[in-house]
Amino acid sequence: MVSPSTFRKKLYHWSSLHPRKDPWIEERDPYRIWISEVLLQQTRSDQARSRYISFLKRFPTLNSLANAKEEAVLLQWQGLGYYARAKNLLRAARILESDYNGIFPQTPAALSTLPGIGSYTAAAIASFAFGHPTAVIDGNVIRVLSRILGIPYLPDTSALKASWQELAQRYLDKSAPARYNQAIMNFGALQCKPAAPGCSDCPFAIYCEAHRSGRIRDYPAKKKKLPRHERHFNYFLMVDPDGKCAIHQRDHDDIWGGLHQLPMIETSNKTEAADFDDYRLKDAFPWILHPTRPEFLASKTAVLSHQLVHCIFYRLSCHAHSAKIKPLLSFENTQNLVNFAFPSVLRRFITDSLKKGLC
DNA sequence: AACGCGGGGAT
DNA sequence: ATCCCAGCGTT
Repeated sequence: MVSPSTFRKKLYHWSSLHPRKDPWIEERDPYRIWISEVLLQQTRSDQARSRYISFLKRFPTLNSLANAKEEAVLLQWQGLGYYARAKNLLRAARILESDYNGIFPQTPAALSTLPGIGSYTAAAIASFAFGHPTAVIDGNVIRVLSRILGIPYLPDTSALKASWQELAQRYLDKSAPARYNQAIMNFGALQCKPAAPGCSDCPFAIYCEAHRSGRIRDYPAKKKKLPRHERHFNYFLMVDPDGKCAIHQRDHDDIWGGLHQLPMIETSNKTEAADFDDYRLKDAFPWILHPTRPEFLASKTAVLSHQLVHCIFYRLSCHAHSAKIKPLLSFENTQNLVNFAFPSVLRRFITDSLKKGLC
């Protein structure tokens, strides 16, 4: 078993040979670190990198974020997924302004009271910004320590979370928490990768229990597979005589909460254009007047972690009974659609439709 | 303790 | 096809 001091020494040596060039590297400002860490929650650095730059350009300071509208933050987050992250960023920014005088608290315990900041993000901000001696535990840290020490268990109960924290804490370099946390995560991401890890030139191969036993695949244990719920979303590209297009904001208690979409009818099965007669359209959309027969345009499946959302897109022309339009629905000029946040499957469809002149 | 929440890249 | 990503909040 590798001792903490040997582990750190070899980790730092590996680290010096594998410099990383992410824009948040060496960052000390808690606001910027916070943004990067939330972006990186369940998101690869390749995907987060450009978003980090653009988010900070749009919201350069805590104050600018706290004063933003949710719609603006969601627009910035468009296409990234897990949109609760964006909504929690805004909530936390407002709490930091109102309750903390715009100053970040410096301990993991205080940080983790903020919405969207859990144990990982709290440890990351505290160690990177303030040098707090707390070990981060993310997917990388778990994989590295799990393999080297031969511990298969994921921290998926409160007891296992506690023992993992205790273990990670023993290996942490308490004199340089930021450097250590950064290094072990980089090592996990670049060397001790989930699939095809670089064991042949790994500095820990001689200590590694997973490598010794030839059971690398068993460390750490796999999360149990989740069945995917299938859904059918029937979207209607509705164009009024002015060329405006109907959009509506989704409820917050379902996927893509708070984002926009086209008027939609969810069905339990696949549909075709003939399934939607005037009666059915008026039942679903009480404000609709003189709809033309829906025309099939496209179908596309959105693959989510827990759901398979089959989207079918139809087009129709109509008028709108303005008095019956609900608050969350509106007709927008098509050139204005770039100012609303859509889930990726809809953003792609809308972009294509504009290109083809369908709206 | 278990589940819901996106989207994408690597294998 | 499958895995899983610098996780978190709700139930």
